[in-house]
Amino acid sequence: MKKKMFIIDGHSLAHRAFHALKQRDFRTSGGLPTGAIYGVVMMVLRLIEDEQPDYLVVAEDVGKTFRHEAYADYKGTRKPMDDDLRLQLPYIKEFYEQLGVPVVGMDGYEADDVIGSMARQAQEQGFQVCVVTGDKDSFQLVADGVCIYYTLRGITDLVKVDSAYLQEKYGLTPAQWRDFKALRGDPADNIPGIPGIGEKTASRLLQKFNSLAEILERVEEISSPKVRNLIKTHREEAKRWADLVTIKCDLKLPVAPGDCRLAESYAERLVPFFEKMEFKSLLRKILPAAAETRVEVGEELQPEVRMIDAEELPACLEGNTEAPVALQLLATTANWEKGQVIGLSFSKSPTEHWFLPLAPDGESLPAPLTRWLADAQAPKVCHDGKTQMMLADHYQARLDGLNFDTMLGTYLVSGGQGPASLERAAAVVGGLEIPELVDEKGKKKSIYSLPAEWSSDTLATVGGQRTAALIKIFPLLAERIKVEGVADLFYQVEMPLLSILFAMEKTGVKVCPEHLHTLKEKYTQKLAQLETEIYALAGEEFNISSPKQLGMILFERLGLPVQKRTKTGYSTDAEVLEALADRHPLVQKVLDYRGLMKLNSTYVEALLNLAHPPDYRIHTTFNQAVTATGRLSSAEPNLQNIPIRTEEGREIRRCFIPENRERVFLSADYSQIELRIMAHLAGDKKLIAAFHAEEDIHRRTAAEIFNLSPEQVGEELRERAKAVNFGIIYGISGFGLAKGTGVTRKEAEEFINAYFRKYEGVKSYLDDLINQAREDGYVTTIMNRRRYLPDLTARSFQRRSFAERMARNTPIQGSAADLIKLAMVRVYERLQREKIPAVLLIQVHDELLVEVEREALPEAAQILREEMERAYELKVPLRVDVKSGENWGDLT
DNA sequence: AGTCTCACG
DNA sequence: ACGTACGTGAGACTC
Repeated sequence: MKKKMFIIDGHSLAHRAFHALKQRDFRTSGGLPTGAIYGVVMMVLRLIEDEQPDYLVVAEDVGKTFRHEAYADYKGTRKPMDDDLRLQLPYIKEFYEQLGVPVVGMDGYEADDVIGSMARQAQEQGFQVCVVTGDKDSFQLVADGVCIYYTLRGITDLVKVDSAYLQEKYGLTPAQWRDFKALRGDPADNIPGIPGIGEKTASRLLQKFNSLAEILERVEEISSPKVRNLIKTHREEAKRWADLVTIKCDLKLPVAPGDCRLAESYAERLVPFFEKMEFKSLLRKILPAAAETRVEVGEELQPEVRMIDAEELPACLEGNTEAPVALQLLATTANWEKGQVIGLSFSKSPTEHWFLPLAPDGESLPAPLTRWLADAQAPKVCHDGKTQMMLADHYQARLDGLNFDTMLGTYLVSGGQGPASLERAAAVVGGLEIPELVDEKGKKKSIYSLPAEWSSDTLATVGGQRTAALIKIFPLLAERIKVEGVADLFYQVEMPLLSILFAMEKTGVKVCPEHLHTLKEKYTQKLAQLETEIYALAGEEFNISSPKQLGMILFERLGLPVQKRTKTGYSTDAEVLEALADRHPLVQKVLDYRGLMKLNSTYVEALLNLAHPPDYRIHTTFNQAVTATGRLSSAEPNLQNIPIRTEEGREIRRCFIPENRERVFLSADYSQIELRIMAHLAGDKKLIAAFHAEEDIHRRTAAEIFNLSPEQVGEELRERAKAVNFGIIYGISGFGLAKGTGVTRKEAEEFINAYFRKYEGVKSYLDDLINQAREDGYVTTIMNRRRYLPDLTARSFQRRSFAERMARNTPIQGSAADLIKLAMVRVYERLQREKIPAVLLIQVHDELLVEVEREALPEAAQILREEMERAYELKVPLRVDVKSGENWGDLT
């Protein structure tokens, strides 16, 4: 992939911005005009969003140039710059500086020459170069790997100029552009050209003679006597103009293309600038959570931390009953296998900080510490309390009284924008900068992977920075949570869920090692056999798991037709292989090999590596603050993607078993939860009625879109309708549906149209949703969870469409996530209250898996159904299917 | 570190 | 005309 570099013509952009926004009269409260600044900011940010350049640089003019020397009247017709614009130029420059983009100007030269030289260098170094300008002179720079984004009107209209465009629009090559201008002239630069020769004649001449030099040489061949005379009379002038308008591409620039790398975190660096300019809407768009509750920017954290020992702890934490204490455990390792705590940081107030160092190989924690940690009456605030509960658990200690987790708070107010890290929370919510943790080799470290050799003093500092930030930001975060209307979601759902997830992770789920070993042998043997057969069919040995090598075999050695390509070469995914399966016996074997390889390495071997005696229970980690929609995710291992769709895969699910013969698995899954939620959100009468009548929803949809009665719907039509329903949830497109169902795109589009005609409520809901979201910049779920989607206004069709599909899907997927989370809290509390011998094990988005004593099965099943179905009142009933069995693969 | 592929809802 | 289904995590390969 070529590195992409954008070169901006600074003055050209500023002028465009100024004139485009002149009427609006943007000013700060201090009276500074900001229209041009705002325009430039918008144009540049959009450019970055839409085009994703890797490198960015701005070229500027600096005073008089060699062209003025050569031609006193150069640009002589230009009116002096408007004062209002002149005032804004320094701020535009500041914007580029804050953005981290170099601004390059050369004494005696114009921005054009800087651009030309930079473009030349970058092109030679293999960059893909795009020049953004409103100056047509630059068209002469167009080449292989160099194009121009020419600004039309306003601040958003850009047209991409490459040699095809020049050919089509003017019938010229890039090299002819310079001569074209010399002949025709340019009023903007006060270059007269050759009087009497306009655009038409100039372009005709160049097409015939190729260049100005040749025109002058073969002037007698010009058919029109009038034109011939004009050229003859003005030949010296023509040469002069051509020289003058030639852009220099050989300047020695102070900045090399490689110096113009665009930083990843450009957005956050702009906050102070936007505040100064009072760009409120931009602040909200870039840093939704930062807009209102930020304090000061970049305040350094230098807490005074007192080193204490365990005996001093009670005295320090005296009176910790109302106001919470911020807590951070520091560790060298933190996972379910092993956890090694080397110290704890505490902040009681923004000015009181302590650090308690611990011996790395200690077996237990000091008694006063254990007591305080477990004290539910001692309120605490943590960032990612669940990980710290796990760490405490390695020392047989319990963490209770956690009443505010800033990771979950940050997750809610970030609305799917960026990680819910403490560093980011501190910066965005509190304007505080927590320095990055780096070891001697410059490697990034987390607070849970600290080098064992770090001194207590160092640990006290890094821990203190974190708890100091915590104690400062949590009230701001709490306020923000209240304002955004997510207090219920936070305090009633996410916070209680944290402890429930911890309990689920700690319980773990048992796997049957014997069964896994059997599978491993079976798969390994079968894989070896397939391997031999594939080599024989291919006529050579190669790495079947390498898409690159497989591609060579299939498409070059065997000459099979290429179906689709990836960025780097041939695609060999299942879709491609299935299309080729009939054409060569090797292909099906590769498919089988891939399938078995996946099952064996991703599941069988991975699970065996994690299952240890004596209990063979494996412990996942549920991430509560990573997905953009509000779902959980599961990692190390991921227990949310254990196979089930194929019989072979299901065999792996059968390896998950209850602790002993007295217990069974109980699973409860929501039936059609996403479609039910859509019916509710859309308020569509027909869909709601169908769910009230407990109809088979795919059959009903088929009946509607194919104009049949439900009884007339066959299996095939039902499957198609099912795909349409899926499509609606995913944000629908004819192409996507066609791919999902195998019908033509046209047919798919007809299905969608038919669907929207029959379910008008859905249609108008989706339309309104997008309009509202575009205005707000975000979408919400039934519990007010937000996802910001700034791309809804992107100029790029692709990016905008993507954002629109997210906007349609997120309220559905996210509301389903809200519902099952709420249900988990209810189920957990009820099982506790009624002392049912049952524990939650796993959540898989619409399913809960529980392990229960056999004799309590009926009660547990009843509780699951009731609490899940009653979790939230929708306009349609919620339905839950409850099953039980001896393993996760055989549930009835 | 990034790409490709594929498992799940 | 653009080029697509939504949301995840993990293993193997490649550079």
